[in-house]
This record gives sequence, C-alpha cells and structure tokens, in this order.
Amino acid sequence: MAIFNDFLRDRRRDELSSEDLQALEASVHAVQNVPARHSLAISKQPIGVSTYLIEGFICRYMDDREGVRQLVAVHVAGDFVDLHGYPLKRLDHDVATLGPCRIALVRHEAIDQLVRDRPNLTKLLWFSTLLDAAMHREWIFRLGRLDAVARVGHFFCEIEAKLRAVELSDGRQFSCPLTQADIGEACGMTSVHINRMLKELRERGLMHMQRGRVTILDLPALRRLSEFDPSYLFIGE
Amino acid sequence: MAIFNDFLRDRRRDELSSEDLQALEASVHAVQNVPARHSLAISKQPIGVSTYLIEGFICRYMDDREGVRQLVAVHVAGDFVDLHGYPLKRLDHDVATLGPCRIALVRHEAIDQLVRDRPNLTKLLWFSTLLDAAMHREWIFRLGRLDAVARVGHFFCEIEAKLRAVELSDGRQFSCPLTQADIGEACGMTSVHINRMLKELRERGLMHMQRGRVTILDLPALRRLSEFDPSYLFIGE
DNA sequence: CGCTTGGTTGACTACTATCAATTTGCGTGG
DNA sequence: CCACGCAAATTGATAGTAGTCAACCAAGCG
Repeated sequence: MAIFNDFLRDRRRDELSSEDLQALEASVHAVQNVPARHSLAISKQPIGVSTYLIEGFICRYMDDREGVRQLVAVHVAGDFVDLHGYPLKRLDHDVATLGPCRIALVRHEAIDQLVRDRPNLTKLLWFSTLLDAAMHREWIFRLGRLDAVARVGHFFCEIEAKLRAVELSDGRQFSCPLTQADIGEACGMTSVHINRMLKELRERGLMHMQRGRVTILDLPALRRLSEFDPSYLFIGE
Repeated sequence: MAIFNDFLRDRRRDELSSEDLQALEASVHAVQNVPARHSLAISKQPIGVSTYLIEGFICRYMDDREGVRQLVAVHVAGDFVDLHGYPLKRLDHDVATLGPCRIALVRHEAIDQLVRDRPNLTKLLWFSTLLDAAMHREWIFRLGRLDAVARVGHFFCEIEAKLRAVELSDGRQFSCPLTQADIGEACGMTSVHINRMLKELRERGLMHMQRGRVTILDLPALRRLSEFDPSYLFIGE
C-alpha cells in the first residue's frame, strides 16, 4: 500500500519495524481526495477518526470573536494531521484543506489496538504528536519575538524544511498553495503587511513567491534573518 | 506517597486505575526542592529524566538572538513539565523554576516499562503531553490575534483555570510569583507595557496583582475581554 | 471578455516599543 | 530601628512598526 511512505520520513523512521509499519497501514479504513478550502473537522466535536495527509496542504486554525482565523499549524505530506485527537477525543480547533489533498483516515479503535499490541509504534506515534507541539512552540517564539519580516521568513523556512524532509523541496523551489491572506493568518498579520514583507524579502534577494510557487534565493541568509534553527523538527535523527 | 495527587486532577483522572497510579508513583526516583530562578534543563541536550511539578511554578522558554526570552509554557502543581522529553529524547527549549519548587524526577527507563505494560496509563501520559500542546495553540492564538490588554487578561485566565483545577485558586485569589517582566516574556511584550496593561485591567475593575498575589475582581468580564474559553484545558471531563 | 479573487500600493492612524527617570518595597547590616 | 541598596513597579515623552482604509492592478475562469 505504502500510504505511510512519508510518515516520519527522516525522523526516527528507522525505529519503525516493518511489522509495525504494516500494522499501521492495515489500520487505514479509507483513502480519499478532498478539494481545496474544504473543512475536515470542527472544534469541540467528539471525533473517532484521525487524518493522515498523503498529499497536499492542510491547516489547523482557531477563530477569534470576529471570525478572523489564526492558523496554529500547517501540514504537508507525511503529517498525521490530527492524531492528537486520539488521546484527546475531541479537537480544540478546526481543520481544513488549503489546496486539494489526498488523505487517509484511521479509526481510533484501530489505534487502540496498536497501542495495546505495539509499544514501540505507540511511542513513535506519540513522538509524532510531540513534533507538532515542538512546532507550536516555534510558532509562539515567532509571534512573540520576531518582527514582521522575520516572521514571514521563519514561516517559509519551516515549510521548506518540512517539505525537504519528504523530498518536495530541493532547498530552492517548492509549490505552496497559500495566499498572502493565509500567510497573514499564520503569522498574526494582515495580508497587506504580508504583501509588503514579501516585497522586502524579494528586494533583499532572499526569496520570492508567485502563483503558488516559492523560490528561495538565499536560504542561509533567510534563516539568519529569521533566527531559524531547524533542530526542533528532528530531521535526520 | 501521593506525589501524583494533583496529576490530571479534574482531567480524566478517573481513567487511571489505582494500579496504574501506583506504578506511576513507584517510577519516581527522587523528590527534591529547587530554589526560585533555577535552571532545570537546557535546550538540545539529551535527557533521560522527566520532571513532575509537585509544588511551585516552572516555565519553559526559548531565547532569541539577543538572549531575550520567550516563554512557551508556564507550569503549576500537577503538571508533568517535560514528559514530552521522553519520546523526543532531547528538548527544544530550556526549563527553569520561577518561584521555589518541589519536583519529582522520573527516569525514562521507568517510563519505558510503563509503556510496555500499561497501555491505559500510556494513553493518559500521552494525553497529558497533548494538553500542553493544546495550551501552546492557545498561546499562538493569544499572540497572533489579541491586543495587549486581552493578551495579559488571557494569560491570567489560563493560570487561574489551571490553578483552580488543583484547588490553588478559588476563582478570586491565588498566588503567582511572576514579575511583570516574566509576564512580558510570556505575552511577547515589554515589561513597561505589561505594567500599563495591568493598570488598565485594574482601572477597569477586572483584576489586580501585587506582591505575588493575584486578585480577580470580575472573572466573567475578564474572560469576555480576553476571548478566553477554558475548554482547551479539558477540565472537568 | 467581464467577473472575481488575489496581489499591490499609498496615505493615514493606532498601538506598542524604547529610553529615561522616579518611586516603591523589602532585605541586609549597622 | 533606621539607612542603604537592589529589584521591581510606575510614569512620561518620543519613535517605530504594523493596522486600516481605499483604490487600483493582474490573472484565471466561465
């Protein structure tokens, strides 16, 4: 099947035995395609399935009083998007696709069985939810300590590193269906200001973005500007 | 021993069997007192023990280039502060006490055994690390979408709710050793502006803070102002 | 080829940081 | 008990950054 081909790729994947992996594959109960801008889960509702992202981009977000979104995570291929919903039993945020996606659904009863029978796989599933937590922390840092240019730069450094781990970026180019409004929702800024910061990054020769395609011109400089250190992603360990 | 008396209190604690709890207690290898402003763990270093907070306040934080802190979490009694270090094997942030603390240390080999033998306890330990992730998300929301007054208010709403779950707040008063500089490091603001926002909250009759003691004057109004909804803390479920 | 969505720019406003000076509270030692 | 010293809190003046509002442009689609 190879649905989980990208799961934890470059992150402790070797700790997964082939039996563990097979058991994981066997626990999938459906694979489906979902169009862009489509809601996958609503906050506070009890859930009984978790979503693994095979291909595409998914975001998790919360709305403020006026309905303005704050993204709390952006997921790419290989991410177990809402596995945390398994121990939590309900979500504290909404989930939606950004671009068109291909997803696999896993029922929580199936995970129960994995937890009962496979301590090693369990620990890795746990690990993967904690990777998300580590990214959350980095987002807190980004919002709390970086100025506007660095925030945008940092955001793209993260996306780039995540995509590279699953070979969807070569360190120079990758596709990314986010609009400037989406980026604003991720970075706690208005789309107008995102536009200006992208202009600045372009003029500084660091990166540019057009029609869903991001080009990184100077990754080391971009990372320096953004105080980005990828170690929190646990890639290559 | 009753070290874990406050662990997950009011949060699925009932799902813990007494044998599970005993096994957890038995896994503690030391209990110690730590003074205020004391470092407990350094970012990136491999760790083999996790810290459970019996009493006091602990923070987790990251430094920016200039060494300015950004807090990513504040922990109170009953929190398993860095249990996520067990699956991760190293931390992506520093840990330090805020006030004087009493902590219990648990070796990761001991947790290995729990994971092997006790799927139900494992799931609850996993759950507790995901509570932290849910709080991280709320911090992202706070930093990304709230203005200065609401950020401070939201911060105290969270602390109050967490303390109440372990009966350290009665909904009106609690002690809290954070300085205005600490609060600034949590809310992504300067201590000067924190001072002004506290003044505003005081003048609006919502809350005030002096000498490590917080008084909430109008919790519903404070929560409204701060767009605070405690459901992400999973208290009383 | 007009419509709609997303991107771009300018002018102006509002919020928060910065810098600097005081004040307050409290522990220490005379 | 009081004087000193330090850390934390408070306040004012000013600067800088990001938001708001509004208009316009560009690209993709039916």
